[in-house]
Amino acid sequence: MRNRRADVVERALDVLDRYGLADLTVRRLASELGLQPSALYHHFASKQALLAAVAEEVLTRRPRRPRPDAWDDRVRVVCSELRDAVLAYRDGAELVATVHAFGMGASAPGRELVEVLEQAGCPTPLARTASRTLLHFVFGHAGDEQAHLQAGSAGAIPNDVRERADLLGPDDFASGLDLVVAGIASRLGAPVSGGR
Amino acid sequence: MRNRRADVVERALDVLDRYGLADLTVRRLASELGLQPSALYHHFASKQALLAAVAEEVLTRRPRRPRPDAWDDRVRVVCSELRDAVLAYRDGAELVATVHAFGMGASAPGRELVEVLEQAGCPTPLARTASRTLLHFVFGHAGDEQAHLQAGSAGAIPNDVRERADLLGPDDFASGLDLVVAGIASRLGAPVSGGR
DNA sequence: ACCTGAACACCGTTCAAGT
DNA sequence: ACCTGAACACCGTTCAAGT
Repeated sequence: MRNRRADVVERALDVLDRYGLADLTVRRLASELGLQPSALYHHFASKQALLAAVAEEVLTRRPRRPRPDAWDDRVRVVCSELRDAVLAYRDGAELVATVHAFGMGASAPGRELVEVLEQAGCPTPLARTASRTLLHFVFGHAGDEQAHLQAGSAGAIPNDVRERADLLGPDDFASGLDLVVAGIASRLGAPVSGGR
Repeated sequence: MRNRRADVVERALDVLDRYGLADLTVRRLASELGLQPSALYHHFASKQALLAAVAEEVLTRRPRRPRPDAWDDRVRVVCSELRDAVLAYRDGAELVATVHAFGMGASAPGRELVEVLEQAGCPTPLARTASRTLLHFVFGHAGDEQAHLQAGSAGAIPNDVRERADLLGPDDFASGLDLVVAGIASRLGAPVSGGR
């Protein structure tokens, strides 16, 4: 059976969603494709490169929403889209965060945030700092949500994970996001238009 | 050679700092201790449990600084201590963040932050949301710093990692932290005393 | 209490060779 | 261009047995 790069990435997304990042293995992916493990090295230089391509695909598939006029609402939409994108696949947050942290891709949302913030009047250094702070929040929050899901599906749930269960979710995400947005606004001397 | 639990954790910290989290392996740690891999399962139920103990030790060893009076300065001190703690060992941020996300420990800083924020007048749900947002920032920022260090010591540095090099470090940390603290303050209707 | 020895079911990666 | 087959140097974990 002959595969193209895109076919491999497609299958990798399937394996990711069904078995999780820890079990998205070169050997497992190969066997799902009916291939020898070594065959994957025709398409990707390394497992890291494979994961970078998968992370990029996770972001590419996110449904895009219209961009509001107010800078703070734009920030909220970009961050919510990113959250939706990484939550759409099991362990998506950890995958995308790792690829991003190692500078191997997944940089589109960060670039859009910097753009939005500069148009809002942020000097470039502040725009970059604020953009990264927003990304840390989105990846961290989505990662917590997915870690909790995983702990739930595997039997034993540690105490403080269960305690946090009701805190996670879209409302808490919006609430935390508002915190960071309000901080940017205060630094900017600009008013916050939307909120929730 | 006979070892106690604490000896194993001590050695694990040494291996972590010298080889990184990916190479902190049950087999490698055992061989550094002059043991068979299976011997470690006398001290720890699993590698996860070992890592949880190591993460806890990283936090325990952090030098404590005096707590200022103003709530926002207290938040800044707690977060800076946490940053110092995880930066003190190679891949410390990733290790502690992972253990924390899976609810296996490393929860002391989060608990202190909730306490500080409640004393500042935050209702409990806001205190929890703000605390987790602060932790996401600290872990994310410190993780970026260490990822960059690692990329630097390994040969090739991708473009956007190098671009971010000058942005990371204590000043950028303080700047991002101020963003989140200002956001909490605005939500709280409270004034920000310190800043940097 | 602490450890050995052996086994089990896995990893990522390389490389010559095939079609 | 895409893949096989075989090898290399590894993983975490279990378990009976030793001291």
